[in-house]
Amino acid sequence: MFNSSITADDAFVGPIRLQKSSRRPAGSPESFIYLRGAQVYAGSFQRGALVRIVTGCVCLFQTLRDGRRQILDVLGPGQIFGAGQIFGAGLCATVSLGAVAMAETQLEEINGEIDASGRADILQRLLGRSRAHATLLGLKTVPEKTATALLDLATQFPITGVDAARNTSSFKLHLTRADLADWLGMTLETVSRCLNDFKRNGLIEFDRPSVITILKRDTLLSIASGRHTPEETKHPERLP
Amino acid sequence: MFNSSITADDAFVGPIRLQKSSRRPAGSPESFIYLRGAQVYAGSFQRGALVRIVTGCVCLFQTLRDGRRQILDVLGPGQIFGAGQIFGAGLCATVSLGAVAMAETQLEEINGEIDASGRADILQRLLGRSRAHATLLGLKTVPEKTATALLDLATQFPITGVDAARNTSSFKLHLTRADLADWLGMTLETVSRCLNDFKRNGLIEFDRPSVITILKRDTLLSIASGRHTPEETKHPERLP
DNA sequence: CGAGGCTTTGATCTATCTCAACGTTGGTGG
DNA sequence: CCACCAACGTTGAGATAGATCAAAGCCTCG
Repeated sequence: MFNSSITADDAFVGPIRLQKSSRRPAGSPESFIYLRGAQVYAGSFQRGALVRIVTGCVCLFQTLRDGRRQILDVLGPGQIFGAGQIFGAGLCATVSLGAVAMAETQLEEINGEIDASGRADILQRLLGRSRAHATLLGLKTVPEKTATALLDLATQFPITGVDAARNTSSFKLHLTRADLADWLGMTLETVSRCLNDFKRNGLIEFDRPSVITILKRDTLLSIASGRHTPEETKHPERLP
Repeated sequence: MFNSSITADDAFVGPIRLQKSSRRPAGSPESFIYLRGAQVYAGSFQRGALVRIVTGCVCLFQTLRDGRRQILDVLGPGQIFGAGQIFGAGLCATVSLGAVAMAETQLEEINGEIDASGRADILQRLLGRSRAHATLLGLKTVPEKTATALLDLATQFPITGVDAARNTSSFKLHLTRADLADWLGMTLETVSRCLNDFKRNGLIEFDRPSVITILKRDTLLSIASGRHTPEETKHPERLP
């Protein structure tokens, strides 16, 4: 209940780790490079700015007074979010919102090209994701949560040009087990156990912990949506 | 994990329980009266319609295939939400979104008066609430969740004209214990226990279960935001 | 004033957290 | 190029918050 692998403090040490891109192509929209762990400042952007992720990965998160963190969303290339004042309060204003890069990440500000109606569309997408996430947190079990997360991440961070033959797909996991835990409302140990259960049951595969291959997408889908009694969900029984 | 006090099916039985208001004042915007338990149909409104709650209470919820329900938000008078197409999909499209009236509720369609920018503002408010709710579900404890909910509901459903003298406030609780449970990601028994713990510790007061008086707002606030070690949070020890 | 639906309370159970130890890996400097 | 270190990951055993099961009370509305 207190996983702090997002070392937000690092990003506050100074401007060194938070760099405006020096390699921005001339004439393109204002663009920034963030290193892994760097906090995306609301202050870096215009009030109400919208930002598009060009490459990399950003986590939006909220923090309670006592340091507990909830990751609210994990966004990949192409996703747009509000970096300026779109950090709203909610049910109870005792929370603060932030964003961190989970990998080397390129962001570009896109205010000019988006009108109010486009802005509403973006907010609506984020709202849909947020609601699905709330449902996940409120009533899904550990395997259901994990399967849901894997499917979402596989869509957002595919590693292309592999295994087209077998019906599998791989993706880059930019989050640590602790980050996943903070996202899914569980502990890092439970995340690890569940991933390894999936692995032992042949649903996924991984050598290094940050590249995951999905072997049985259909099964994961059915676990994710709550149909499913079977064994993929359980620890295999110990042999006598 | 399977509280089904929202009898959504009722609303589908026929048009009887879902009534367009026959008592709409002439010249005012299109207005509808829903009875308690009636489902708010996307189909009743224009595509992309926005709806304002005039009086009453509406719960937005999502359902998993197997019937588990997550209440995503509880909205009171003055709140605006999307009744038409603003029912988006999210992380994993295996969820469906709906809305029910939790009391006799008057809604009015307000499309004309809201432009794209106003729409963005509304979505942003809902997004803020949704994110705070995700944080609640993901990392708050039972007393923290309950305190947060009480404070939100007290703001939205105040019963005026009482207890101005003592620094207390009362509100109408339109939700059952089971509804609260579905909202806060816990069980109805746990909700009941926590409310009665608060009552025994003098934080709140209630005779009939649906009218609650807040006696110690500050303490609730500090519980809600996660500061707080003290005893209000715990069952009182059994006496020897 | 009776029935059905809420609510409360108690006793038990269990999924998940906690605590702890050990294994892996990738980056750094010798 | 290799050895070491710190951060990350895995695994086990035990503890616990909250769920589940069960049984009364109590409103409230017809």
